[in-house]
Amino acid sequence: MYNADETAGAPTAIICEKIWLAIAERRLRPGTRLKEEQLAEIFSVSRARIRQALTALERDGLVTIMPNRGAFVSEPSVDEARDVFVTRRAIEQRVVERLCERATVEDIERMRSHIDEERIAGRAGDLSAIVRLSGGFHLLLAELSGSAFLFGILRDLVSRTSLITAMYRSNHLHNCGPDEHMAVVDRIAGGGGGTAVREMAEHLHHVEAELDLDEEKDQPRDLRAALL
Amino acid sequence: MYNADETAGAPTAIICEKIWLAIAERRLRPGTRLKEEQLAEIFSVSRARIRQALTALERDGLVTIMPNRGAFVSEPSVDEARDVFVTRRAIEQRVVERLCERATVEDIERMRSHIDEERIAGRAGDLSAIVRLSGGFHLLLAELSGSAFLFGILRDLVSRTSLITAMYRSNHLHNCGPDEHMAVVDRIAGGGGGTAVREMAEHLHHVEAELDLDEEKDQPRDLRAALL
DNA sequence: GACTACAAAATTGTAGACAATATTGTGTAC
DNA sequence: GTACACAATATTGTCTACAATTTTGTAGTC
Repeated sequence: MYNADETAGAPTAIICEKIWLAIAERRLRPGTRLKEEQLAEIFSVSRARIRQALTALERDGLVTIMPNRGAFVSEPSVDEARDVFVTRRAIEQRVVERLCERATVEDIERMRSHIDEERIAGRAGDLSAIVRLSGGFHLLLAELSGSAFLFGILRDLVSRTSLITAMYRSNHLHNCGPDEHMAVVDRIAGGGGGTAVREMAEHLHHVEAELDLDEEKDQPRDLRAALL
Repeated sequence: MYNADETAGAPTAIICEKIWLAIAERRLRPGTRLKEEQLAEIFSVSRARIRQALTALERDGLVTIMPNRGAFVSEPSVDEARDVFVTRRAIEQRVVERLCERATVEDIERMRSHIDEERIAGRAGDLSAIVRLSGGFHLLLAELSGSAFLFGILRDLVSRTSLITAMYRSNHLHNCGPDEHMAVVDRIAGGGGGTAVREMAEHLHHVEAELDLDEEKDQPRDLRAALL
């Protein structure tokens, strides 16, 4: 509903979804080359459709297309990763502020039931669902905030976060735990605007802190900088 | 540099730019149908390239593509217009905050010289330049803020603002005046974080207030709602 | 023996042709 | 005279073939 294109029949969206999931689940590592013909054969579609999917993924920041060179799974730098979190904090602060003003009891109920799903997926060890739902929680909040643009922006940022998490995560894959989500919802339900905003900021800091962003893991894109 | 794709040779970006400018300058009114073959003939390019441009413009919110129906210049509703300003205030608040912390004297100088260009274009009555530069000021600030994502988001929002301004502006086309821009820059140069943020918020409120967003000008998309 | 220039292979970019779909106009039946 | 069904037209969506570009391998020369 809020993590994919609404038109389920759109074949290009399905391909994007599958590639996105493969990246988020680390089956497709950053830097992997994505040959068009190869993908066309895998998905049994024409190359033109693959091109559509790749350009869509490029605008989401998941793949990088170099003219006449081909498409690769993006390799966000440490700086870019931090930038994503900076921006997320700015956006989600406003989302939570708006939710504190306008969230109905039904909205709160939707948040809680979403977290229930997260817990179920977590217990079942369904990695695919965990990845989808943990990002989906933040998107649900944005959706309920009533601002289509905040939602759209966060959609982009969450996609990029999936890639960043896949690239820089340390050993524990404590993927955006349900407990902290529940804490945020409780504060929103309580109505205390300031505390809810702070809870969310803290949560995002935790997610960022769990990544290996401190180390100089930043792999240079061009060999020149790496070897000279 | 910051309002178009960096690759000047990219033909599809040029087409997007021209269509965008035509919309921002009101030569292309909201709701206008954009037939692919027609555009292909006008720009002397293949229809495939026009399709690329249209999909790019769709993701910028400037055109709306209805499946099997064609592309139209978007007609943002009053709600969507207000939403754009809500989001801009959120983004630009953070941009100004960051600028107050990190802006160098050279950055300030670039802002001031940009405003000079705005004034020159204003005196010359160069509508095309006025439109480009007034949005460009905000994008310059975002660029200097050092966050590529805040910049990218604002790029989208500024495009949409151009369309909204073209659609809902009242008589006076006081297009985001240079004087208010200079006031913001002065506050940033002064270092007072809070006042600069407030100045920018006020400026954006002024721009929004000059539009005819209060009236129920919201033209319904489907005839059913209009006639029943 | 190493470096440069050239050629071949592979891959992306582009364009044109064909198929599917929606809209509009026309005819016929009631 | 009106309403419904059908056909014609126009426009979008998709696929396949061709051209341009880059990369890699090879041969020739210093």
